[in-house]
Amino acid sequence: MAQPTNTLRIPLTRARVLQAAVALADQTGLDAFSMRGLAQELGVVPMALYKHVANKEELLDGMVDIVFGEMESPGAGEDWRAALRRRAISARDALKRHRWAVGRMESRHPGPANLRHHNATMGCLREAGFSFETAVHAYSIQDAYIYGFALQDQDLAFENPQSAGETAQRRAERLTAERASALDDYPYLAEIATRLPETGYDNVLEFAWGIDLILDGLDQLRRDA
Amino acid sequence: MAQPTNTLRIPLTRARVLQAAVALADQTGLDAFSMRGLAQELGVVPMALYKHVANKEELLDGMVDIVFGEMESPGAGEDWRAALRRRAISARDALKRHRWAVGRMESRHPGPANLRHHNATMGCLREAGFSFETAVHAYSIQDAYIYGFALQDQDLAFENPQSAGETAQRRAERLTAERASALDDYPYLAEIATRLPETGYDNVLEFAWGIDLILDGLDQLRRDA
DNA sequence: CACATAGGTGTACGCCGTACACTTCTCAAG
DNA sequence: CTTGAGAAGTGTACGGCGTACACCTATGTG
Repeated sequence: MAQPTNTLRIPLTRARVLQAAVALADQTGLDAFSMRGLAQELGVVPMALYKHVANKEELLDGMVDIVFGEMESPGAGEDWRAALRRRAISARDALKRHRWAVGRMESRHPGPANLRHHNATMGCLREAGFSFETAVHAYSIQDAYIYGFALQDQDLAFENPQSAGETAQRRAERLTAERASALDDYPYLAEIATRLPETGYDNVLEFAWGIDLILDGLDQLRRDA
Repeated sequence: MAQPTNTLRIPLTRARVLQAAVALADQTGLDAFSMRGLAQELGVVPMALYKHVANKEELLDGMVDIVFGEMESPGAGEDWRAALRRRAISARDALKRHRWAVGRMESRHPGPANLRHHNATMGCLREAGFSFETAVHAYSIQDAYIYGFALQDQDLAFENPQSAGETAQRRAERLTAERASALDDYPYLAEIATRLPETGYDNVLEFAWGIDLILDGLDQLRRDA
């Protein structure tokens, strides 16, 4: 009895736990993600996980570092602007895949991938000729934009053009339902509701537009110095 | 018995619940914030809250709208750039006061203050002469920056210059403790750890630097059009 | 073959959000 | 002043959560 001998039990590993945790959180979202659910997914009793991670917080730290690992870091000798652009876009892609990670990226306990990535990015800026102070500023603005953008499309989450307009319209409708003529009170929101579907909206292009504006600004600064 | 007659029981109100909730969340952070804790703070049994809010999610939506209410909206006729700058800075201030709100600002259920604020901001851009498409982009980049920045100083949270360096140094030390010579592997992080305390670091200036770069970029675009 | 140790288990505790049935308070109509 | 309906507040209970702690079991070394 006990074990059917042919079920070869792959032993749990910290790596295996982290991988499964990322996959599960991707599916269920962070709110529904629980230690118990993860244990079940791994065919194991909840407490078994604690032999491989200290607690849920530390587990999440490890998961976040996996996300950092999926981002492209700037390589040495590459054109700084192209490198930073690629980094930004791959960072957004990773955050899009792992929506739960946004908001935990700046945790108090950075993992190795995190440190590697930060070091490479800062290095790219410094070697491009930015002064230390400016490089810090440049880093700050880029990451703020990346994380903030990810925060935005996490909740809005219209991937295709028309759903953006639908969202705007649904909001307008709810509003109108609550008290009459509300739409007239917010003419510029009304404009968004009506025109956004027409013009089309693409989050990928939106993100690129923003990062390019920022990189333009940084380039200007670098040339002036 | 029962009630000491002189304790005049101010009846619960949705507004009072929301206010107390914001104050409590400010103190304890979002993780420790619970319906039960809030009820206790109000001297009431947990279930009493549900006569005034549908559930915790809806409560949080209401709290977020209070935060939106604390942000300055651009007024009509004001210089667009000054107006947007003031808005951005007051938005960051509000998010600094209410760190739990970051990450919920783009909720699916915007409240009245939210709508008013968005409408006014979009209006400011349109009246400044930005095309509809550009105004949408301009809005997106500003909010992404604001929210992303708030996300960053939420966790890092060094308010005074030297604590920034301390944080960097502590990280470096933990790293070195784990495996020898790790600091040498990350020279650019090492530079941050050593030079940031010297140069001084101020999150308020940092934020202003970024928003100004973005507004410069937008101004350029507007002039070209 | 013995046995230390790492990996997995079972039970239990104190939190959480909230459904549901109840009492109590308030105030307008008779 | 009485009454009775609706609103406000209460009490109990349930299922789920993270995880402490004591226990069992499989594994690889001497």
